[in-house]
Amino acid sequence: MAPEGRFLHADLDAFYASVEQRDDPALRGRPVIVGGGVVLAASYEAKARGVRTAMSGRQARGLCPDAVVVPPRFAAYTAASRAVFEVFRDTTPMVEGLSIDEAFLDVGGLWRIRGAPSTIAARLRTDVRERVGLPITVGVARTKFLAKVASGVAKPDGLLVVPTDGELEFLHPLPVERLWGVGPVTAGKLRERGIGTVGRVASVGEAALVSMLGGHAGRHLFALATGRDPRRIEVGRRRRSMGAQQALGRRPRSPEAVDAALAGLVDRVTRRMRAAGRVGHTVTLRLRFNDFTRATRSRSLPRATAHTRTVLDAARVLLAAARPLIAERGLTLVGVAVTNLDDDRAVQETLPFDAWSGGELDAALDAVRDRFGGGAVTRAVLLGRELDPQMPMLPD
DNA sequence: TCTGGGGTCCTAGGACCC
DNA sequence: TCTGGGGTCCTAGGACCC
Repeated sequence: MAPEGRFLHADLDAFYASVEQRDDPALRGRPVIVGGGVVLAASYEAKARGVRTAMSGRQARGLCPDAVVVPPRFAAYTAASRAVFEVFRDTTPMVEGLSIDEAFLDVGGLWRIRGAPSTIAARLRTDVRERVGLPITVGVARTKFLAKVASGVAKPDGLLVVPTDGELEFLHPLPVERLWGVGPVTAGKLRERGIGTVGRVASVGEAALVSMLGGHAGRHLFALATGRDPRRIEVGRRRRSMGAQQALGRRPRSPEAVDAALAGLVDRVTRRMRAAGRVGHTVTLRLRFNDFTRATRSRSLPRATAHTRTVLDAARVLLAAARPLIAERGLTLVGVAVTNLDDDRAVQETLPFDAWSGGELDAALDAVRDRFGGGAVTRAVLLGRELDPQMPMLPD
C-alpha cells in the first residue's frame, strides 16, 4: 500500500447550489444558479455549460437559458455549514476552518482508532452525505497545500489521495494557476516568461522567482512547487476583521444617499461585532469607482470599540476626505471594515484596575503583550490612564 | 469576465521611540 | 550637534481566496 500523508482538505461542492438542490428535489439534476444580478454559486450542471461564480446574471442566462435561478438563502447555508463542521469535529478535534464550506483536518494521530487517512476520508464523505445530505470532495496528502490541490483536482464528489512517494509526479504537470496564491496577475507574469506548469516553477529556481515576484511570494511559490509546506493545523483561529459593503450601481448618488448607505453598513458591522463580543481598533473605508479602480482610507482610534456612533464618525471623516476622489471618478461601491479586533473586555481582564498601584505594572503589561501583542500594551496604558491619571506611561 | 460580498496576508514608506 | 541601528505602529495599496 502506498504511504499516506496526514492532512485532509474537505471542500463542499458548489455549496450554495447543492443546498438548494438538497432542499428542493425539483432542482436535482438541473442547472441551478444562486443569485440574481451576479452568480454566487452554480450547480455542476450549470458549470458544465460555462456558468462561473461572479459572472453577471445576464451572461449566465445567455449561456444556460434553461437554468433555474434562485435567490440566496444565507440562513440555510450557515446552518448547513454548522452541521458539516460538526461532522468534521466528530472525526477529529484538529479542524481548521478556511471558509463557510471548506476545512483542513489533521488525522495523523488517528491510525489506531480510525485507520488510515484515506479510510477516514472515505468515511467522512459518507458521513457528510448521510447526516447533512451534501456532496463533498476530500483530498488527502502529507501537506496542507497538496491536500488542497488534491481536492481541487478531484472535484466534484471525489476523493483523491496523493501518495507521499508520488507527490511531484502529481504536482508538476498541473498548470500554475493550481498553486495556492497564484491569481491572474501572478499567472500572467509567469506565463509571460514561458512558465506554465508547476514543474517549470520548480525548475526555474528560487532566485528567478524572487526576482520576478518579490521575496516572500517567490520563496513561497518555490516551496509549494517543490512540495515543501511546513504549516500545521491551527485550531480556533479568530477573525481579524469584520466588514460590510454595498454596490451602488453606476447611477450617480447624492452625498446624502452615500451617507445613508454608510450609516447602514456601520450599523450592520458594529451589531455583528457586539454579538461576537469583539471590539476593533481601526476603521477602514473602502471605495470603488466607475472605472473599477479602488481606494481604501483608514484611521485608528485611541481605543478599540464596537460603538456604532464612534465608528460612524470615523467613517464619515474618511468619507469627507475622499470627496474629491469621488467627484472625479464616480462612486460605485462603498464599504466599511473594522480591523485590529480584540476580545471585548479582554484587556481589562488581563490588566486589573489596581495593577499599577500594587507595583505589578510590568508583569501585567507583559501579560497583555503575551496575549494580544504590542499594540494592546499601548491601548492598555491609554485605558489605564483614562481610569487613573496617576498611572505611569510605558516603562522602559 | 464589464464584475457581489465576505474575508486574508504582504509590502512599503514615514513617524516615532530608545 | 551629528550620527547610527533596531523596533513598532499607522496608513495605503495590491493580490488573492471563497
